[in-house]
Amino acid sequence: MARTPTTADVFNAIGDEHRRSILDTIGTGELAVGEIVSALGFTQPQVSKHLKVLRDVGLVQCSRTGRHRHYRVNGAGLRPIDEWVRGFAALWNERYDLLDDLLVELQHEESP
Amino acid sequence: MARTPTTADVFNAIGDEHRRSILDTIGTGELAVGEIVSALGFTQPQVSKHLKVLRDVGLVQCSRTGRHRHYRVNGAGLRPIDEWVRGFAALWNERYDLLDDLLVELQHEESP
DNA sequence: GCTTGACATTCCTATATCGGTATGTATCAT
DNA sequence: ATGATACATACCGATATAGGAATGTCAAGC
Repeated sequence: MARTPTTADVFNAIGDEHRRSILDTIGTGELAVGEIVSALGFTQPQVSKHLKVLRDVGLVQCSRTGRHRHYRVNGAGLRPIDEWVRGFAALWNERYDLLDDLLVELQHEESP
Repeated sequence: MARTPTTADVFNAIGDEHRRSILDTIGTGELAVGEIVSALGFTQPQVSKHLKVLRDVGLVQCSRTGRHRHYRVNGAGLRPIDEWVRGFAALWNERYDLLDDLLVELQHEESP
């Protein structure tokens, strides 16, 4: 068989370095496509296609204003990755157990 | 041009679902290749090749015992992912600021 | 020695994906 | 209406990759 599909999978979406650059560039704010293009020096179709992948996996959200489209990062989409990685956190830092405890507390606070 | 290379990149190494399964299966212990094969039902070359990728990016370590090779997860290899994802943590949970504070404290404790 | 067992590696094929170029689609300005 | 701007999409070619099958390597047992 062939290579496994990557799109429609959050883990693979962030596997591409260009896509991570786009997310880093957007950061905590909102950016139009053209702003991302000029910030990173990628071509416009290249950015648009990566944004489509990120949209499909739910890592970015888009809002239209006139003929501009502003993208922002949907941090919740990264939670599956965070949770999976944190499953191994004990392997690189035993003190993370403290963080785990705090995490559990916070989660209980949020979902009463 | 063509598709960008994925191997030799931690982010892309965990993009493959099979590789994540292998890491999950090894967990916090040590497993021989044959044990992974029978646990997951993959073919032996398939597992060996995925393990090679994981070795190349430093996500697993191997120790030989007779003709067996035991693999264990090198959690430190996941730190880059954790750090990158945590950069967006504030976007999905503002309470994570508390965790960030604690993290900084812990890091200061470790590197005096 | 030879054989068996446990893995690694090589060769091969199919295909999903990436980037480039060109084109399509709206929206705004005149 | 015409043109320009902002972005999305379609089409194309190149290639890295995943999986399968076969083979290689090395240790242990006889």
